[in-house]
Amino acid sequence: MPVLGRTRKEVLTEFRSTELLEAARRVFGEKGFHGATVDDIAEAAGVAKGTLYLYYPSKHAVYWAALKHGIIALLDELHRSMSRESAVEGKIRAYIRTKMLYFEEHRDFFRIYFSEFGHALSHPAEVGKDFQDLYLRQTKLLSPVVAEGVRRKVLRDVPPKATAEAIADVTRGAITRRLIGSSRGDIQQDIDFIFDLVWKGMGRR
Amino acid sequence: MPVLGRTRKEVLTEFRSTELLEAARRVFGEKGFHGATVDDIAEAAGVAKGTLYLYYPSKHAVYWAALKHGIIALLDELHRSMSRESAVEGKIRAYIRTKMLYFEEHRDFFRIYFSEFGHALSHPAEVGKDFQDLYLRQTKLLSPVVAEGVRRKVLRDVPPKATAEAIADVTRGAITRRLIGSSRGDIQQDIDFIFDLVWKGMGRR
Amino acid sequence: MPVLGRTRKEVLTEFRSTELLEAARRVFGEKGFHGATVDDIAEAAGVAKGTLYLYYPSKHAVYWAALKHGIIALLDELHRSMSRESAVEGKIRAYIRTKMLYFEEHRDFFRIYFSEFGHALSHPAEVGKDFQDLYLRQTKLLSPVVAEGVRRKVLRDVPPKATAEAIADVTRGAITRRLIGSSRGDIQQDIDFIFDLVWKGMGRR
Amino acid sequence: MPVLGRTRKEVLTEFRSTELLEAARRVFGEKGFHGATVDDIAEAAGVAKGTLYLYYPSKHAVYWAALKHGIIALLDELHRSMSRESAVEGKIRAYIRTKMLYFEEHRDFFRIYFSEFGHALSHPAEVGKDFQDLYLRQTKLLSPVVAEGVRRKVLRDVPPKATAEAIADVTRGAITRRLIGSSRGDIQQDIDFIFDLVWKGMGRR
DNA sequence: CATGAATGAGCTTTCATTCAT
DNA sequence: CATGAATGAAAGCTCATTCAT
Repeated sequence: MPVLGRTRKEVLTEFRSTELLEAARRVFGEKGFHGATVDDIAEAAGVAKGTLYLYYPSKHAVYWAALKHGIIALLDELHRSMSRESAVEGKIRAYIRTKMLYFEEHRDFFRIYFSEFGHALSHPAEVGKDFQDLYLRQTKLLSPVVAEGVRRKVLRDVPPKATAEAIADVTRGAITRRLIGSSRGDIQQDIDFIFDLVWKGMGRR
Repeated sequence: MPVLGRTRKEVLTEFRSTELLEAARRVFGEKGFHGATVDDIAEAAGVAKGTLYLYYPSKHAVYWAALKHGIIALLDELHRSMSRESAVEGKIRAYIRTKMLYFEEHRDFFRIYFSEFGHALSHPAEVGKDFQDLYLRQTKLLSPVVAEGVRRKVLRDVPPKATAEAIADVTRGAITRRLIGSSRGDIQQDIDFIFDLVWKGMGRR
Repeated sequence: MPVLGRTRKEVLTEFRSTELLEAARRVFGEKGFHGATVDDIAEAAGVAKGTLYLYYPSKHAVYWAALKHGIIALLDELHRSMSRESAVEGKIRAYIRTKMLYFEEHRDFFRIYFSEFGHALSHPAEVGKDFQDLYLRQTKLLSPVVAEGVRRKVLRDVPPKATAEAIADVTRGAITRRLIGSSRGDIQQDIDFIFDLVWKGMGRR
Repeated sequence: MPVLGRTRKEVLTEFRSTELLEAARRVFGEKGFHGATVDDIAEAAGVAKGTLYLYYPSKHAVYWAALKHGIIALLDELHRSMSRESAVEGKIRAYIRTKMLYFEEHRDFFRIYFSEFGHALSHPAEVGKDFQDLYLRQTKLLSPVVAEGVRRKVLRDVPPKATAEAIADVTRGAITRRLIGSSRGDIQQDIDFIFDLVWKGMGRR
């Protein structure tokens, strides 16, 4: 009997899926793709191994789903926090801040996210569209902001896409260093520094 | 009979070692650590599996050796090219250019190099000193240059270490994009853009 | 649905365990620990290799389980047959007879049992407690009988432990010779001879 | 140029052989047949692995040679010490004593010797004649003595062969216990006890 | 004779996936 | 839908043996 446009079954199914995905994220984040076994994930999710295969066709599929799930959540948060700002400067700051905070809270997910670049490097074909699309959507949140800044003469005439990518790179680098443990300072300082560097450059004047 | 201070045996041994390392770099770069089998590497090197174990005690050891070998070669090139420049600006440009060109030529190695960050994220303890030391040596090539720039008032008062790391991040990001195939422009343009962005910043004036 | 206090699953599990142990005894007995492969055992048990590892964590564990299982069965039989006798003489005869018959019926097990002494000689520490305990329990079945005989003046004043060990030694030797094939006479004769020798000695009067 | 009936080469060859055999005995005794590698033996003998194969066609052959060498040495000592005694009692005592002392001094060899029984049990065909012959020669040293004792009415009418074997069994058992470490008393006591038990029996009168 | 680098068959163990219950 | 016992391909590593030097 459909309730609110969804059958009871669909609700249950989605519940299970989410449960599994969260377990997967936790386990993959902790042990990496190869270090994690399907048993680990099933156990972490509190289901039997066979059950997992009712929802996903393979270990890889679970991995992808967890990755996608996390990226989409990140994109949502980015979108939300950037929308709250009206100025270019505010939006860029919001991007950097939100990304850093998101990964600071979901360290295990960052490991998956980051590893996937490695994977993508080795198997560009396989990963192909799916991951690249998701990855590009991040840049697409930022580059229009840069473009707008250029148009409004708030920024000098920088290429929007490359600039957006660079901002993403520095942010990701800072997060990596924090998670690896080689940097432990105040997070706000990191955010300020990144923004400051990209905004003003290192050169004098 | 020793010739030029080296016995025939030593020459052979070194030849094998190099052969193995090159094969390892090729195979690991293509398939990743877990995707590559010891057989793959041995075959790529043109030796039997057992032979590989005469030179390295484990698959991991081969991996590390290939990684180390590549990083050290990169460090050497960075050191050489930066030394040829006297000005701060020239040294920073040299860093970016050399790194991009090195990885452009050793794409398979970049994949290993990059993946290791993923590994380091999942197993910070294991990787520990060895990789971090090597990684830090890169930053240590750049941060003194930044510090010098600050001292000489060529640069504004930026924190040298964080700035050096940021430059490395943007450079690595650009390389990644090139290798993944999402960016294919002229390499010189990438170099110029990166330098320009960090040097002048994106903000007007 | 539990029947007679056992679920279907438990029955199956026990069946598998027994099946595996019997196969292991057969194969180890035939080929020795090193000569037997895990594949051999799995095949003999009619299961896949992986299945074996669901029940035992390693090849060694299977070996130990088979060894233990056999020794305990022997101890049980020894205990039972000796209990049926009341006189010291009867108990000692029962010990010799039961042991010889047991190994005559479980030749493959004797090979495992015997080999383990060899193992124990090379690796006293490893084998250590587990095997020694089990081995000692045999002596402990016999030495109190000897002690009782001494107390009751049925026997002369011999040291019980050493005497019990000696009886075990001669019995084991006779079994070995039968299994190696260098002795094939009537088993009852062997039993009688052994008992006669230790009981009366070889000396005249 | 033959010297004393032997060429220089033969002397050298024998020297090597002995050296190898002693190393083999040491290593096999310590690690067992499977635990010892050909490398271990070669290293212990101070030669290269290939050299070992110039003298023996296989690892097994080395093992057999070491075993044979040790048994023959033991047989020699048994023969010598028993010859020095004229009485039946003395000869039997000499047998027990010599065997125990020999193995006490060549513990590593005893491990090989003992293990071989295990091997013989598993592969009666393979071991076949060679080992059985050598083993039988021990019994053949003792059984004529028993037979003589019976003839001279020093002993009661016991079957010489079986009796000789039993004496060997008890002796071997005592040695095993000493080497395994479960018995550490005075060696002379062990010898006396064994002789006493077999000679007088355990029964009263 | 002596060497030891090279070989590759063979071993134990793991784990993603299936399927009868 | 859910389970988890069973599977067997695949992997890393060892080591007896060979053979060019």
